[in-house]
Amino acid sequence: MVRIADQYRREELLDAISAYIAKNGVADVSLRPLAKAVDSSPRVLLYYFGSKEKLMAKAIMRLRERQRATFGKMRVGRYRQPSDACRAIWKWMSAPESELAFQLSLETYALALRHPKRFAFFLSSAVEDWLEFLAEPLLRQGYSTREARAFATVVLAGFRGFMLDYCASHDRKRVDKAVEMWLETLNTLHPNTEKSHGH
Amino acid sequence: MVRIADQYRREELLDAISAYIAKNGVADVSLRPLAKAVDSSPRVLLYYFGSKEKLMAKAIMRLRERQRATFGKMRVGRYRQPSDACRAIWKWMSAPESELAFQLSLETYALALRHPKRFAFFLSSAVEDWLEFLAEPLLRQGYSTREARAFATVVLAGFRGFMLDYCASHDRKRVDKAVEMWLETLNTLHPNTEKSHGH
DNA sequence: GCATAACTGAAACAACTGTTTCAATTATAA
DNA sequence: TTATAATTGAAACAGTTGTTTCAGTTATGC
Repeated sequence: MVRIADQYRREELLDAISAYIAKNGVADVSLRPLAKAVDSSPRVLLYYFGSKEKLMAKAIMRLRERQRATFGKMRVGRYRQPSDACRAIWKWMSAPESELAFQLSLETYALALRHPKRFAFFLSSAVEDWLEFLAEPLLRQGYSTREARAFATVVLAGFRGFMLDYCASHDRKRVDKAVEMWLETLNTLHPNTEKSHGH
Repeated sequence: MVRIADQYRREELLDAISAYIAKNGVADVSLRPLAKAVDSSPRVLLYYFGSKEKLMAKAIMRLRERQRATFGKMRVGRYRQPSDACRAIWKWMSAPESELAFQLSLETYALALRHPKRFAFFLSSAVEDWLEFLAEPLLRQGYSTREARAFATVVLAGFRGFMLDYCASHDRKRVDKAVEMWLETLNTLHPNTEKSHGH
């Protein structure tokens, strides 16, 4: 027997917990302050989620889904040039509202690398989700899976690297200029016509 | 009055602490296990370093210096093409021995972004150190500071992004292929001849 | 209405946190 | 050697941690 209203409560709690984590980070979460913030009690949180570890996993997964849904709406396929799509993505990524989200994913990333077993669910999708998203328009254009994924890898690495720089330095001018330089090179990058496999 | 032998001990401790942190990360360090690992006591650590926070700051700085000394030896200026220098750096960065160092810097990076005040000393050098290192050979070749730094920004972002990918996925084939594609574009990137500042 | 199961508040648990107190030990300068 | 200051061990302090126990409340199926 499971009370219907209580299942709602569980989802409600998960949302509140995710919001709390998005604001406060994943590293220093402890049950009592968290419970107070989401208007509950440690006892109830453990009742619903079993343990703090499971609770964190669920909250992180929810945040990941949210973020995926957000950037899934971008429809990058409509751009002519790869660089135009990437420029749009970069504009969205580097907006002030997104900075906290990147911080959070970075924190989770670091945590996951340190505890690969516990965060296997995160690590596996940390790259793959974005790769699929970025490679999909290329696949439509007829690129092979291998080539599209390699291209997407370059793009993803660039985004993340530039975000690391920008979040630490907040040097808009330098980073934006660098991104612009980088975007131009993306157009010269034609995965399907590349002939190098040596050096 | 300061005992001479004890100052040696302090440096010795700092080395041992740094090694411990390099192995165990910065997030979950606590005094008692740390003290035991470095063959000391919480009392002595606090006596020498004042507080745990100051101790961590000192240890992180020491690790940063070590890493800087390591990659300072690379002499990237000797390569003809930027891509050749970057290929050498990538080979060194992505070696198994370096993976833990990257993990550590990522963890510190995340921590520093969450506590910018406390880790200001880290954030300021997190980008700048690498930028100087990467831009220096370009400055020798006559590039302007602005252009050299923008170019170095692109390169640094790439390295870090690819490392993020590789550490999570361990997909050597895909990442190495992507790096190779990316390296080729670097040669087409001539900061001093670029004419784009519009579209 | 009643039995039964789902839920929850208060308190306790044992372990751990950074830091301090205080007394003892050690090395140095005289 | 002795006075003085630097260093250290043991224990306590006050706080936090995740989790459990137990009793009490609440809603549900009959």
